[in-house]
Amino acid sequence: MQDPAPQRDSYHHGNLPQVLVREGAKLLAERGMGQFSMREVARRAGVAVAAPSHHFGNAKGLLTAIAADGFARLAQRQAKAAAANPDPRDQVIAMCRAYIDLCVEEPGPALVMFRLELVDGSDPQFQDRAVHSFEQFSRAVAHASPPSADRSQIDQIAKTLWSMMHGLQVLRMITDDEAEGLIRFAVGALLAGPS
Amino acid sequence: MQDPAPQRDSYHHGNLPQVLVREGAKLLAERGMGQFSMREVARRAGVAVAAPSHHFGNAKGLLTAIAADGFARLAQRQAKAAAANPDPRDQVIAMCRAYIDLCVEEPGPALVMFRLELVDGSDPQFQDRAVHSFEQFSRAVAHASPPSADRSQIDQIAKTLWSMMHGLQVLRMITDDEAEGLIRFAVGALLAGPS
DNA sequence: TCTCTATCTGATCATTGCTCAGATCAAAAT
DNA sequence: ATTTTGATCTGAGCAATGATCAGATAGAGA
Repeated sequence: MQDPAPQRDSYHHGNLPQVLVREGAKLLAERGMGQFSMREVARRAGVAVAAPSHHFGNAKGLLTAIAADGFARLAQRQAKAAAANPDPRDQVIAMCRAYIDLCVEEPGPALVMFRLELVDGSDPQFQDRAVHSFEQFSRAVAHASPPSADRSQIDQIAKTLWSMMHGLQVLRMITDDEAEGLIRFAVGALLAGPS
Repeated sequence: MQDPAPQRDSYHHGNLPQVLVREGAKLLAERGMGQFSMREVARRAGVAVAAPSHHFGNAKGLLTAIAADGFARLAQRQAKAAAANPDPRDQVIAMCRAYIDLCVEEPGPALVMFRLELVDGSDPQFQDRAVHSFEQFSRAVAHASPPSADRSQIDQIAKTLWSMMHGLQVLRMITDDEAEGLIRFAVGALLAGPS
């Protein structure tokens, strides 16, 4: 919540990596991936164009850090959504909504989190955080599933919902209002299983 | 199916636009969107770097044409899938598979078809073909839905499946083998609706 | 105080998208 | 048959980008 403050107090920046991640996310939110550039991020951070490369290696490195940060925020939102709902099924629905909310409120990270060509999937921190957020969701699905459901079926439901959430957002097939109804319908149907 | 043949017979190319779309799709398939470049497409077509701009305006124009072509091919595959299956539910399942098959067998167009930032969504041909392929799918869902299902529910099922298909593919959450089972499960559950 | 090392600068290089004047050619008009 | 017209393509040029590298700077430890 609190800003780390130091924007530039001396030759050394203080915490350039954090600032670059933040400015990068802001730039993504403002202009989208098409207009994203390392140089512009450096400019906004008030630093030489080559500085970011020192910390992140290349553009993919910075985007990976932004995406990893996004997954951490998603996990936070998911946890909060789960905590606010006692009923297991409501938890799943709320966690789906948490992802949509993330996309709306923090569009920067959301634009790169699931773009496997843009990020370095082998980065440990990225991997950890991505896996963690999905497993958190998967556990909620397991909780909400009927006792008759086995491991593979739970896995199918989680993957279907996870994919659906992403697809809905990227294809822009629904407005924010419709989202609630569609999520409730899909969660209900998938948890119930085929007739 | 048949190649239009003329690769270069004179100063005028013959059918540069078609060749550019084809070479562009091939380049996308080989190197992905990250390494895609207008200049490389021009090079492969054996033409000056400025030639593509004359036909497509800019990079987005060419990508839009590639995507539009992809939607036409998808519609073809969907129609064939439907024709091969008498049972309505099997038709829906086969049409879902048709999309996955497209992504595997023609990865070039698939990489841009659903990327709204990369293409010009207002292009009439692109719009027509995209809408047509979705409506074809939507009609199949309507056919397979129980009589009790109303228009809005059918719409929800179609959108959910359409989004899921895209999400599954882009997130690479399933192997080709798992796809069949997962699709059958999702289609069955969604058509049945919440318990 | 001196040394060491991470951090950051400034410049360079190859590549890209886009633009524009002009060359080339096919087809219509005369 | 000749001219004109207009679409197609060329070649050069411009601004911007990602990446790299030697070197400047300063904080941290000896």
